[in-house]
Amino acid sequence: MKNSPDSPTKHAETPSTSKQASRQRLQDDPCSVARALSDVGDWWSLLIVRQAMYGTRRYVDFQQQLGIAKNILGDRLSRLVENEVLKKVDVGEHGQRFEYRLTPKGKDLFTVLVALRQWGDRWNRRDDEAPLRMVDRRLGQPLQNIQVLDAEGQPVGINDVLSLPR
Amino acid sequence: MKNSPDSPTKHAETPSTSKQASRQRLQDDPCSVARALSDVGDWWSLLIVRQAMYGTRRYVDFQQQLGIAKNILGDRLSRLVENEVLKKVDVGEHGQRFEYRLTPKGKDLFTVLVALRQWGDRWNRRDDEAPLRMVDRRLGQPLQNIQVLDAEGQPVGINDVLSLPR
DNA sequence: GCAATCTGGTTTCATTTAGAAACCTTAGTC
DNA sequence: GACTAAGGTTTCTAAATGAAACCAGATTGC
Repeated sequence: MKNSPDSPTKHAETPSTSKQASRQRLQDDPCSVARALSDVGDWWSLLIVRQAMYGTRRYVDFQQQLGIAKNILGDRLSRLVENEVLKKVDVGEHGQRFEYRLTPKGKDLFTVLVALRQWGDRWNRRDDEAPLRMVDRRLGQPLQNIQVLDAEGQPVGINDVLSLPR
Repeated sequence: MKNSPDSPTKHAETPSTSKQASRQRLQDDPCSVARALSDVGDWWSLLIVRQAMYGTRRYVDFQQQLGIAKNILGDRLSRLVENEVLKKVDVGEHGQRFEYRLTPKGKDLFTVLVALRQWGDRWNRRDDEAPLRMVDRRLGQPLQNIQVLDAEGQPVGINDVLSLPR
């Protein structure tokens, strides 16, 4: 309850300079992890990409399958298009029809999503759920666990790497 | 679920039932990707984990290195502890000293972070930046690109897998 | 012994964002 | 020409974020 005797001003002398959101600040971060997160680092974006990988392409389908508010979905889709993770394709024949399809950049998130899924399966498994559901088309068998490998193909963990400071 | 077309009230007859945030709803999602995101799916959590992998352990260091507001940092750290990604260790000898260290679950996010970093390096590269900085300790050479492999070790892409619906 | 300092927070308040529902627009369909 | 569907935008409220102020326990400095 002590009020310091000097500063009478409440706070915030410079309310500007904050640009916009974390996204903006991450966008120019020197670390590529931060920049990756500025593309897909919020609650919904990766879920939209996951859904796209399952084959979802249309606005209404994303909306219903994810249970996301329409305005937020619109915002996320346009940001993903802007960041070239999705592309918006006009397939209008009868009625207004657009499809949001994964770009190569978006498809390349496959690795990230599989890594995240496997991590979730390892550590947040739920007993009422089968642990794996993704199988490859050729063999019909579960995928291998994703690993980080060194130049010779040996698996490495967090303690085996040096992050050379720039 | 659907509101019958008569109700003339503006909106929100039941302002409750929304629990809290997306986190809460994702927590019980049947998809492990969603549950993984409920642990580390916001703007800051993965950056905190990344920083922890670089060796950061103390509150003030996280705060300064990430430029995160202290209240947000406190919230994220306690949530990460709650989700068993970090553990809070009292190392108090002189003064108040705590360390936030990665748990095995947290260390296992290494794969996800490397996947994300490599994706960022591939698609959001900045010209003023060396493309890779992580080398393994044993060979001193860059790591391999992370791949998704089938049971026989062949790389598979998004179009080569079937996601068996549960 | 007492003020200054360091660490690790919590509180307060203004700004942003998310979310729900209503509304709008274009284009078929009946 | 009314109705429906897709694909949004607008409006409004609730919640999260962020900056700075404040606080408390222990330690050093004197």
